[in-house]
Parts: sequence; C-alpha cells; structure tokens
Amino acid sequence: MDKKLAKERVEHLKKIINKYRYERLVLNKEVISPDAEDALKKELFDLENEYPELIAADSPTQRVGGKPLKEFKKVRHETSMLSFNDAFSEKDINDWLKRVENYLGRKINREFYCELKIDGLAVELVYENGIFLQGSTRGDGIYGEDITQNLKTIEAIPLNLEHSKIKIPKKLIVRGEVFLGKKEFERINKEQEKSAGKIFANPRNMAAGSLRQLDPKITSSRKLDSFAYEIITDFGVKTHEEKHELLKEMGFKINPNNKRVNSLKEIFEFRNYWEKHREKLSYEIDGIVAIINDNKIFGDSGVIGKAPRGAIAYKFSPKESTTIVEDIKIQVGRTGTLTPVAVLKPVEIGGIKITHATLHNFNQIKKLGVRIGDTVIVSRAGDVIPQVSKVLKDLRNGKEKEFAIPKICPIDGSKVVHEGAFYRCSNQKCGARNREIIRHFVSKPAFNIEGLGPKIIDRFLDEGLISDAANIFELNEGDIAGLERFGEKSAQNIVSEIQDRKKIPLCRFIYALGILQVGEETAVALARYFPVSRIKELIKKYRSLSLENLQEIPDVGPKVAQSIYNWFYNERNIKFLEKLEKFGIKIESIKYQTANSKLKEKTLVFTGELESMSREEAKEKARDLGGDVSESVSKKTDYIVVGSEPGSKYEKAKKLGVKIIDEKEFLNLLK
DNA sequence: TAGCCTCGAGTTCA
DNA sequence: CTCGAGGCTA
Repeated sequence: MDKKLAKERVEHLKKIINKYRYERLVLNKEVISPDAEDALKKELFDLENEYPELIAADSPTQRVGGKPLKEFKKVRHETSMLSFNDAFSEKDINDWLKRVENYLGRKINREFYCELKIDGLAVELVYENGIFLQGSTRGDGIYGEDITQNLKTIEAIPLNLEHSKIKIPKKLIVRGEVFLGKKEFERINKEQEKSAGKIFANPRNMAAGSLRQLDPKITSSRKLDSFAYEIITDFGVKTHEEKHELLKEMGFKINPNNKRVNSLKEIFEFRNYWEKHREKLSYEIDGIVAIINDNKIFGDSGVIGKAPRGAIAYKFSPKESTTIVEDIKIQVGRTGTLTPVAVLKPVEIGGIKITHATLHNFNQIKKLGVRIGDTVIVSRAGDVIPQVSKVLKDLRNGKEKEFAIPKICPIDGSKVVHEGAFYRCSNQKCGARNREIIRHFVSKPAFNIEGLGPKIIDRFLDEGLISDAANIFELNEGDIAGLERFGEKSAQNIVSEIQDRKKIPLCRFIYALGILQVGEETAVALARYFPVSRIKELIKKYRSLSLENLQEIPDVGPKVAQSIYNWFYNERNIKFLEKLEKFGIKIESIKYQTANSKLKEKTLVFTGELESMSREEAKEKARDLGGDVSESVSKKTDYIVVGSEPGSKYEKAKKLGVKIIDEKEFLNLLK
C-alpha cells in the first residue's frame, strides 16, 4: 500500500475503532464483536508499524481502557494498571522475545510463566492490616472506579486474610480478574429474557455490567468469580511463579492451570493445548498470557505504550475477522441457479485460511449492501462454513463497485430468468449444469460411485468420453487407461467400482435423477408410495399419473407434483432412462420390514460420526424399518442418534428434550 | 390463512 | 449451516 492510501486508511480505521470503543465502553453496547475489533486494531497497528510517522497521540493503539462512569468514585492507582500487547502467531511471539532482548541488550533466560487469559475484567484490591479496604476497576489505567461494594459480593475475593499462612504487610495491593462462568451467564440471560431485560452478548460484558451496578444486591444475585494473578506490594520474591504461590498462601483463589515453562516451544504448546480444550473450562478464555518469570528481568524490560514489555497475550485464533471483498463471482448449480460467491482477501479464522464465502443469493447482497472492495466481517457459521455477516460501510473510500445481477449466464451466455428469489440460466444443457447433474448422479446419497470425483468427471467430459450420466456405465478400461496420468490399475478400479453400483435401491435411483424439488426425503416418499422394480415399470407408472395422483403421495403438493410431472413428460429424460435400462441398471426391490419394527413411524435425526457404519447406511437401515430420517431437530423428533463429535443438532435436541440415544441403543432398535 | 416444520439446493475447507 | 419455500396443520 502506498503512503497516501495508507494515511487515508489509518484515519478511517482510527475513526471507526474509536466509535466502536465508545459504544462498547461508554454506552455498554456491543456493535461488533471484540474479535472483529481486534482485527481492525491489528490492521491499524501493522500500518502504523510500517509508517511510524502516521502514529498520532490519539490513536487507539496508544491507549488502554475507557472513561470511568460518572456514578462511581474515582480511584487513583498507586502503580498504573497496564494491559497486555497481543500476539496472534508464533512469529509474533518470536518477535516479542527479540524486542525484549534488543531492549535489554542481551540474551535472557528462557523461563516464562503461562496463564490463561480469562475473558473478564481486571480489578485492583487493596488490603489494610489484612482487611479488604477498597477495590477498583482498571479504568484508563491511572484512574479507576471504586466498586468495593460490588467486589465484596464475590466469594472468591477474601474480605480478610486471617487464614493467611504468611505475615501480611500493613498495606497490600493485589490484582486479579473478575468474570462470570458460562453456566451463570446462560442462567442470567434466560432470566433477563423472561423479564424483558438486557441480553448480554458475552460473559465479559455481563460481568462488566454487573460490576457497574449501583445496587450491590443485583451484583450479589449474579455469582461472579475471580482469580488473583499479581501482587504489587514487594515481597522480595524472585519469580512470577512465586508470587502466585504467595497469593495462594494468603488465601486468594488462583488459576490451577497456570504453568511455568522453559522455552518458546512450550509457550506454543500451552497455547495450543488450551485452544483445543477451552470448552471443558467452566469459564471463557480468549488466549493465554506469557510473562517473563524472573521478576528482575521483567521489571528491567520496562513498559511499551500501556503494556509491560516483559509480557504478552497470545490470543486464540479468532472466530471472526475483517477482510476485503476482492471480487464477487457467480457459480452455476445443477438446477441452473446462479449463486454469488465473495472472493476474499485470505484471512485465518479458527486456524483455517478463508478465501471464499457464499452470499447465498442476490437478495442477500442487497440486504448486506456488499460492494466489491468493501471491508467486511467474516465468521464461520457453526464454526465451519464461512459467511459474510456485516459490511463496514464507514470504511468505504468511494472506489467500491456495486455488483450487478448478470443478464446472461457467465458460463454459456444464455439468457438469465428470474424465479422468486433465484436467477437461473435458461439453457437446460448449459455446460455447468450438465457437469453438476453428473456429480449429483454419482454422489454419496445417489449412486455412490467412489473414485469418480468432480475432477475426474471434468476430465472425462473434456476428453469426450462421456456426455451424460448414463455414459459412465459404458466406460471400459481401454478408454480410461488411454488417458494421460491414468494407469491400468486405476482404470480397472474405476470401472469395477462403476459396475458394482449397477444395482441400486429405488429411492436412491429416483434421487439420482435430479428432479427439481425431489431431494433425498421426497425420493423416499415416492419409492414407498409407488414401489416399482424395473426402470421400464417406473416410466410406465409415472407417465400414467396425473397431477392429482401425484399429490396423493405424502409430502407432495402442487409444486412438487408439477415438477415431477414435467420431468417425466420431457422426452430427453425418458431417453435417458431407457439408456440406463439398456446399460443394465437394476432396481433393487426393498421389502420394508415394518411388521414389528420399533422404528415404524418414528422420526430420527443423526449427528456425529458412527463407528460401525456410515451415516448414509444408518439412514437407509432406519428407513427400511419404516423410520423417517430428518436433517433437522424439532419437538417432533423421536430419537436423535449421537455419534462422536456431534454438531449443533445435539445441543438443540438437549434443549428440546428429545430422546438422545447412542450408536449401541440405535443398533438395538434395529434388531 | 398463518405459522411451524421440513425439505431442497447451494456453500467451505482439510 | 443458511436461506427460501413447499406442505401440513391448527
């Protein structure tokens, strides 16, 4: 980025970060998540690093904390309360150590104390003659708010130190973190919902809100918790670790997971371990803090900005981040639907590099107001699928381009037609569609032909070996082995895999046809209502049905009936079916064993991975016994079968009180 | 006829 | 996982 652009960007960033900061700290309103705010700050920090002359005294990177609220008495901290600089990568940590050693002018002993960075608020506690006298928030680091009354409601904070195993000095200053556990957070939010009170976005906000209550009774109704982590009063101990031991001996609650380590590598391990296992903690953490264990070295390292040079917070990979929409491209699906996808400047979220995110449809683009060149917030829905959740319009420089809905298909130039919220390519034979139709045909819930992935299908199409899905059954080893990078063995494997799949259950066969509106479930309904055992019979049957007849099938209404009707009255499709028959595709007739089945008319949902079979097999078995398989949990769900590493469906089932069974119990039901 | 429940179709990345 | 919409039901 050149300097002029950088200057403009820095100013924009400063403005927007300050705005969010004000809204969050003064108005107690969370407009964007702390992760997204961090991403913006990081960008600003990096730009300022590149162009130090752009650093202004009022830059958000140059200060810490917010203004104290008026209602509380101001307290001056004897020693200013610092925060920590953030690191986001191993490189950042390496750089940090280099900075320290540069500053000190020598190599230092690699001994660090690692602590969990709890998502709460830092507080200062002052004891006089062993009695808790005053407690305060960090505030701007020099002046905080007096919240003594509220802190007294927290059991983890001792009101006196009469149980101390060591002698307490006349005046003792201790610092710690105040936070709310996950359970308590949920409980209070539920209550707030009932009483139409304020809903908090995260435990930290709720803890902050609770400590700012003027009435301590409200604070005490919320079970706040606390860990102590620093002693300001000098006890003459050599290491930070010893300070923690002292705190424990004096009767403070300290975090049992903290650990002394002897290398940078161990810092990384500590951080990675807790990123993976943070779920099992009863409170939220957003990273770890590494501190130089030797108090003398730590002290000599001094202060940089508003943070000690000798300590650093190593954050977990954020759950969301900001990035730039570099382009919006269009994909054409099996049904000809045009789907816009945002091409993003790569960002790492949850340890994975994100480069694309779906925009779903053109309404969504309008709703979000995304333009090419916009800075946006990207997160991962359900921690998996990348999505654009917000556009930061304040960061626009006027060069952003609005995205126009294409009038012609980007693949083959055919006219685009508008249907409801969707836009479709009008050409039935559009190249993109044909490819997607074949992919669908061989996919797992359809013909399940392994080894015939998208890349190989593309090759076969390009080489002219196939032109539609039926052709794949004609393929012989000679055709394939002739291609570059295909050996005899791989050709053999593909052909035998294809031949193995010539026998197929009716519902899979119907699903594979790719009839509009007929997915897995509707295909099962059709197969159950009109069981046929040969393709010829299938053609005859469906050609004889009227729209009314079709609607007799459960879950089939006018729209779906019309779609099925249209499909079977298209000569091209009938030719396709006849071709399949000619190539020897056999429909397996299934005898539904519903007689004394425990699954008859029961609705099941599967989540997580099963051990003894794939999910697809499990679904099939359940259906054979008359069960209904659904992909979403509701009150009507009878059983949810939970395998290893279940997803969000498990959580929902727990909430709704659906009967939860494991794989063993499921297998018993099958018997 | 409104509102709930499901389904279909499209999506990302390792 | 999300959005849109089809089908069923109160």
